[in-house]
Amino acid sequence: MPKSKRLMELMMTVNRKRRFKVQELADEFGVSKRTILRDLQELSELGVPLYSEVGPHGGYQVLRERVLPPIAFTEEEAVSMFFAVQALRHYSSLPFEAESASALNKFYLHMPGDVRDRIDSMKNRVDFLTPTRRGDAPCLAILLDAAVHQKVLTVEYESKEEEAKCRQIQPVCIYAHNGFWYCTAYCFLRQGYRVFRCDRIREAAHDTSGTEPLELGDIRLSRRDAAEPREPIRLRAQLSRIGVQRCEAELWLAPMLQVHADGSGTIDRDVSQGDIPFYTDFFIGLGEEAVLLEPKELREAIRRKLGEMLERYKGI
Amino acid sequence: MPKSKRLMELMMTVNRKRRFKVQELADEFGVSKRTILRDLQELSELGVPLYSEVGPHGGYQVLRERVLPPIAFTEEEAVSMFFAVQALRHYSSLPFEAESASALNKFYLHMPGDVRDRIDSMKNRVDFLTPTRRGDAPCLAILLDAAVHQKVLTVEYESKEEEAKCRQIQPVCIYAHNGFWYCTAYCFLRQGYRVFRCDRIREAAHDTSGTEPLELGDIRLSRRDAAEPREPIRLRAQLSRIGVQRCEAELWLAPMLQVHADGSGTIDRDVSQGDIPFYTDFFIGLGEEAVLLEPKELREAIRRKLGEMLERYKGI
DNA sequence: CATAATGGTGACAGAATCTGTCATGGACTC
DNA sequence: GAGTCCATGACAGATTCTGTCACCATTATG
Repeated sequence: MPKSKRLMELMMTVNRKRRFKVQELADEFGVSKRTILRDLQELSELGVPLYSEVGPHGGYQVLRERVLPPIAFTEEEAVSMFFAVQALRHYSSLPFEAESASALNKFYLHMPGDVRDRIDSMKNRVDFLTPTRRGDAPCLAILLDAAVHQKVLTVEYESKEEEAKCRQIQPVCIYAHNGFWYCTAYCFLRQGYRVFRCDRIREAAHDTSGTEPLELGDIRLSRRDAAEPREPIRLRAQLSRIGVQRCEAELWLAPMLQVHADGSGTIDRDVSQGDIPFYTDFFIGLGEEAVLLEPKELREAIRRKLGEMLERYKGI
Repeated sequence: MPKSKRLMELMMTVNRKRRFKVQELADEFGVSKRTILRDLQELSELGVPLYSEVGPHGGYQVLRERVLPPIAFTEEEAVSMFFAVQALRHYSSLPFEAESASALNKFYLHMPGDVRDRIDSMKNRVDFLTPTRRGDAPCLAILLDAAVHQKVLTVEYESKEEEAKCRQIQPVCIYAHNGFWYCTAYCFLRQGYRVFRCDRIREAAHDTSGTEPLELGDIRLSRRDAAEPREPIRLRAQLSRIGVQRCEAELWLAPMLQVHADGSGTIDRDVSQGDIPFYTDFFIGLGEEAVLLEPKELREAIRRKLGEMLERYKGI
């Protein structure tokens, strides 16, 4: 086997079995130990982070950052990666920020000048707008890690109403919406699923109290949808065409929305009694684009609030 | 020079000068023509799309898709690329969609199984929500290309009011906002900058009428900010803490918002008379979180609308 | 402390690969 | 037809790679 091929395969092998002995590889590749040693040194020079310990139970290890075998990308593929990362520039405190920067840097370094120019000018020509918020969410990375590996975290959460409070949570998924990051998680304190706003999580650390993670297998991205309304109450409303368009922008609403052929629509769904204040504001915001049919409690609340507002706009 | 190094450098050289002769390279690298020929064949086997023509004025060429020299990425870098592309999955008809898919595929193929699992599970755990809209924008790619290279396009645009109409435009920048794609461009028909919604552009093609592109050098991402209000009228309002938070979500509002130390805020800005209907809805939506002080026309409009709504919620 | 396991280095001859040269040929332009 | 340019094969000589061996250093284990 020509040396170059062997080096490639070696890199793959080495990355797969992260601990190994020289003799092992020598047998596997049918070459001498000396050759493997020389090869490993070359890999090392090529950037594979190898570490070795001598003595019994010693051997080689690949340190964290495992390296993929070199891949040849086309120019367009590289540009598309720039495009994707560029799209995220308005998100602050993203996980993988450093990594994607260093990946892009590798691409950039290997590009001929004309493509660099193209990238640079693209940066000024394309943008993805997202409302930028104050709150940083420093613990996104740890939340994401916990969600992926289903670990329990101890977090200090400052909810709207209360002071900061410690709780154990097991994150299920993380999502960005309208400029904020949210984390759906099982809350061991409340014994149920809750949505946390990530910028309100002051601290997050792996749980040390030994709480066992639950088996949440198939919940995944299903968010608050899973939560069954408590004290359910039927909500029915008709929407004009414009009303439908506005509701489609609200993700939480989309699933309960039925759109008719002419573009108008209907909402018909059980909701929690406790959410009435929320729906009050929402339907007032929709103005004449929505007609609320049920429940009468909500109609009553809307009427009362409209009255109050009208009162405040009385004087010219 | 060891062969492996030479191959790398050859790949770079070959990508830089896209046309070349064997003799040329032989001189440059100080090896014989025969060797270069052998090397070129190897490059070819490695995926570089080389094409040669014999005879005078013949020579080698690198075809379309130029390839970058193989780059070794760390696992984390690869994962970060998946993360970035993942973030865009709710955008339909993106430019570079095919390219980023094929790039991710290359990463995926070279990954050890455990990282694949990690990626797969991340896909279910993280998301970027964006309102998804009906309209596709099939011509994003050509618009982007025109913006980057400052070319003139002939487009068929169906504006809100009118039927589809052909015009020549010179795109300046493309941006996504709230689920829609927009394109700021110089419009030769209207002789000024206009913002087009990309899903309303039915057709786009390179202009053939020979319209010369303008020198728009430094305009770039500046968008509608430039538009001075016509018939300006002063708008003043006070916002509660919650009102401020809600306003910050609105991108167009952020620049006219002043936030006080206690979290409350003020809006004070000249706006167009014609926008009153828009502000009416907006301030009604803010409910008791905003107190509008001026102008009285707007207060009047709000009062009228509140009255109408109240009327509709009269019956229990 | 002796022993065995394991990595690390240098030297050198023989094996394998790579390279230059030469020869030949084909295709194309002028 | 002369000149340019790529394509391929053969082969000897140059270069690089590999295996072997000798020896060292470190460290766990009995």
